[in-house]
Amino acid sequence: MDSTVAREQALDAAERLFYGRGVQSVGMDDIRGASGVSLKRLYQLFPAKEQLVEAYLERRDVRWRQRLAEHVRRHEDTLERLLAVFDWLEGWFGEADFRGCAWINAYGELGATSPRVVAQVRDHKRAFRDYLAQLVADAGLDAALTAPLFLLAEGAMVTAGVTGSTEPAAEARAAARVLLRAG
Amino acid sequence: MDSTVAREQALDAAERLFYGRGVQSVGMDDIRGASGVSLKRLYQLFPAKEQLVEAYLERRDVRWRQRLAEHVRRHEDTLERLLAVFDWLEGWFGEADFRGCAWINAYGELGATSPRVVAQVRDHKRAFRDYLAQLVADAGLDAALTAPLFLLAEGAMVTAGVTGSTEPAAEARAAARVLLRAG
DNA sequence: TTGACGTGAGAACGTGCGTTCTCCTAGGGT
DNA sequence: ACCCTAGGAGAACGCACGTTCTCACGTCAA
Repeated sequence: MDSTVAREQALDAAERLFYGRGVQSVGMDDIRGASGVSLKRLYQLFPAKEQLVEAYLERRDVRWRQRLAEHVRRHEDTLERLLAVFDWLEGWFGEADFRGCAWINAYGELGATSPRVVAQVRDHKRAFRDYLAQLVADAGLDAALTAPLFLLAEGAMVTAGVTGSTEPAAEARAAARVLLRAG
Repeated sequence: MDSTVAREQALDAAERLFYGRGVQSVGMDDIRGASGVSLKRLYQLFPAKEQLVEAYLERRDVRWRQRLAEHVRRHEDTLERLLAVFDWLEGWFGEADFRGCAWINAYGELGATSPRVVAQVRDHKRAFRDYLAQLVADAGLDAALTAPLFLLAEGAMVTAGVTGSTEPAAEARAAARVLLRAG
């Protein structure tokens, strides 16, 4: 089996299991079973579990922001694009396997013990915030609007994760619209 | 040593360690060392670690909401009271040992494996939201304002935890003020 | 054909930790 | 003085899991 294929399969399994059941309750043996990649191979590709976790978060970060940006790009109007962020969140919250924000969860689980995970969470959140800032700038709006929009989105992710409802996305979107008009 | 005293000391140690280092990386032996309560006693008071975790979250929930309410009560004006919530958050974020919201962290760490913890997180968040709803009603405002205020507060907690900054509280407060005027 | 090498399956090893057990000491009632 | 009980210190047990090792097998070069 090709090395890059094995890597992708390992990461597929890692993402499914780590996101679904948490990092600590998933063993390397579970990854092996779910991916079909042998333990020996796994440890060649990722010398320790922590590096598999980092690779999982990194790949998910790229994909997550890509998916969001693709959805936003489908809208022409720059104001609509900002609101489209919350529409996309609603769709995400409604996915069958949705279990909250992977980075917030990782922070809760590993933040106290793994500085590298904390750095990855920070990077991801900063990238998301920068993306919102860009949308705000493109719409010709006051840059100060970025912060509240970001906080509404974060609050919606957390609340949707804990309650299992998609409602927070609509609530955040409604609040965002008020802020956009008032700003 | 009195049984109730031992219980309090155990919970003091549990809260300090669980909140500061996460639940899974703290062993019962660490609790014993930090509390001075012997293992035997610990297991008399809490038949399993999970029950100690539950007791920790429960006691913290009561105290957290008490501290918040006490701060809010110091304000007369009903509108000021709503904004005072965010002032209190800022003070909390600035505490030396602040490491994010204990319940959001617990959800990230144990949410996938412990339904009882999930229920406690939900209960805590619902209680906080209900409290905000009460403040909104007391101020004679539209009940629909509760949701965005709650989301802003949640977003601020998460962001302050991840970034280690108190800034999100001020940002959330500013956004709340805009919403209160616009609503 | 042979031998070096990579690989997979799974055993093995070491450690950490939740939980229980052993043993010993110290009171307190008779 | 003599038990009897509660409690503390810490060893012991069982298990889970990260990581490494063993061994057998297949593959390809010479």
